Amino acid sequence: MNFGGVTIKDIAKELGISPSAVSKALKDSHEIGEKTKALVLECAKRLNYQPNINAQSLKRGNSKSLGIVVSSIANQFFSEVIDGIESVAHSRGYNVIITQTHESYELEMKNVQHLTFRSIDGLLISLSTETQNIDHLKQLHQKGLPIVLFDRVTDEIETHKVVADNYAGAYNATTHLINSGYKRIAHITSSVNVSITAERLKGYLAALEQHQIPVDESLIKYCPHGGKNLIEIETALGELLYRHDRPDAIFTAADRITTTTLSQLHKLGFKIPDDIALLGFTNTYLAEVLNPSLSAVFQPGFEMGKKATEMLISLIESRYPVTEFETTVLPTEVFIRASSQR
Amino acid sequence: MNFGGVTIKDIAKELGISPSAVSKALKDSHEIGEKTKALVLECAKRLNYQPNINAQSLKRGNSKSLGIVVSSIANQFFSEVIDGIESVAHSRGYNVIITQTHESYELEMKNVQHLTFRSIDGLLISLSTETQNIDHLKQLHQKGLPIVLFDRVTDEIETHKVVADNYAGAYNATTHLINSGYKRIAHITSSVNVSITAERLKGYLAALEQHQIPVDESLIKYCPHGGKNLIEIETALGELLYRHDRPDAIFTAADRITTTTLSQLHKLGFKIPDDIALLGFTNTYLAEVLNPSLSAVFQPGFEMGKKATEMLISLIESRYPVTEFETTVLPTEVFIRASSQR
DNA sequence: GTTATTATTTTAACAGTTTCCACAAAGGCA
DNA sequence: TGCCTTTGTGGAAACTGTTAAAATAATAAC
Repeated sequence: MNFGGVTIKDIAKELGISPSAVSKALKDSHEIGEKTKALVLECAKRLNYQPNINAQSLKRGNSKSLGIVVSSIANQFFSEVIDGIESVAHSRGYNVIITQTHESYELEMKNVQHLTFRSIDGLLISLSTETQNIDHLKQLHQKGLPIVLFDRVTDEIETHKVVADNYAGAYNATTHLINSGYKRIAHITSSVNVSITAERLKGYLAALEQHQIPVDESLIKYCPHGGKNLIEIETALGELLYRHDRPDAIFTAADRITTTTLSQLHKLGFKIPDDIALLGFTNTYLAEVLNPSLSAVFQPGFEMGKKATEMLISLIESRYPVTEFETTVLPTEVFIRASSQR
Repeated sequence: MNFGGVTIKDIAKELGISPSAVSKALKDSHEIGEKTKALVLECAKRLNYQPNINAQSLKRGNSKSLGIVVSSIANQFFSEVIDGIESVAHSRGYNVIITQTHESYELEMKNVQHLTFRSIDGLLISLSTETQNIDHLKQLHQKGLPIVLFDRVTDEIETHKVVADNYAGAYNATTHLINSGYKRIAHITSSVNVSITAERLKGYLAALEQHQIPVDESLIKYCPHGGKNLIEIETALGELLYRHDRPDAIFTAADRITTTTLSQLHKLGFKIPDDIALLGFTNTYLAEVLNPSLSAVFQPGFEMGKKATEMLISLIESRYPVTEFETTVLPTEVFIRASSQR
């Protein structure tokens, strides 16, 4: 715990003054004389005084920690987001408690409960693919817990949100495939529940429409668990690849789906991009050295984490109840590499 | 903070008993009758009582949180370790505060200070590549802070440690290269400061010696920042590749170095494994789909995190001062793929 | 000598835990 | 039967370290 264990009382005793005088001196209160302040500061440094955070939190009624819920930190995108979150949180004196849902609704609820049990000042959450009912969040939000949603958001909670421009990412990616001469473009995406699925689907459809390519519903495949289970992707690919009018390109809508599709295509012996092109959302820094180098839609994870945390802290520290909420949309970027060019 | 804000006093008032009776009932003390206990439990559930962690911690003198110091969570290996840490920590009622050094000694010290300021019950740390002086840890350790070292450890602190079998990993990897017919095997490794560098180097040298291959010191290159700076690797490769007796294989000793070497070889136009073979330490799950598929030494990150956390919690919760320390060595595994076979 | 002003102390509070004590019922013993 | 001890249950108060409000003391100004 607090090693050294020097308290405000020790300083008070040492200097022969009252503990509250020490407390006030340490926070540079105007009601303490300059010489006393100097004495206290010197003594605190000498004894290596460290304030007891728990006592402060108990007294102040806050905890200076933020809860985070993501699907998996081993996902490159989310680890970038967390990196961004921590960079802001630490500099503002907040701590961060990270939890993972592994795309499970049940775990999401458990994690949220764990976080409230540990008493957090605010919550940063990206919903799991399984989540359809968000009463667990609504309740907390109504009780006054500041929440910022990022990446996978919902309209049902009115608060600040940060998302990537999924529509533009998908639209640009699909347009690129069309311009590269691909005609039958399949789309493997995540669960229908999550916001990003709908947005990316919209971008995909808009690009097709713009180029007068008829939509073939059978080319759109959903993975209820965001590609977490291999079988989802195997099934989707099985249904796409072994038919007479096989698609000539695949646009994947999630990190895990993209990389798993790549490795499955390898395994099944399909040549990319000659047999079939591949372009997908992913943040892996290895895209350049994949086989073939992988065309990818990149999301600014670090910036998303930073922005979301700034918003959350502003909610927490606001003196007046906040009623105006904003949704920040960060740009996505499409990197064209070998996997999508014949 | 604690939303709902039901306290032990509210329950006491509701039932017309004393707060201390409620406290005792909630922790199933023998000095409270069964009917009273049942009433308290029912009432607590009904009012949705959540104990205030800060008050508990203040009284008990602990914080139920663990500090973690790693170089970067975006590194696949460390995110697996953290995954393992969290799985154990949460199930044992602990929280986790994650900090990153980005391989900087200064940041390592700052992080450790931040963690003690936030008052942690124990510390899990993998040293940064820059770190040579570990007085900041020694001091805390002497004051009684339980510490478990993992991955990059030091002999200067006597405590529990968890490492991968770096020697065997390097030995087996190098042996495989030799058996595949490679004669001039270069070694690009991390900073000389860190333990894993020495162990992996030893394994590499032992394999060479075993096969009567003379050691060429000029084929061993160090990256002081573990490959964090591109220039380090560019320099190393420049010195290795453009000479008349160019090596025919490279054994890389760190995740970042391995992947960056791969991408640099691409960029410079070297064919792998025909011009030069590559095999290295990395935990990326994309190894199979890299170009070429990458032979790799894998470390059990998740298990390392789990084991380290179990050790740390046992230190924290031990009633007697622990004097017998153990170092757990987890097996590494070499996966042979295309990049190391002609 | 009274009023301001400034400096410092006292007290209480945050929420929960723990030690010590009170009280009743029950049992043991002469 | 009366007295003492034990056992079971519960309460009062002190304590964790810090802080804010109220109270008081010291000093300065008029």
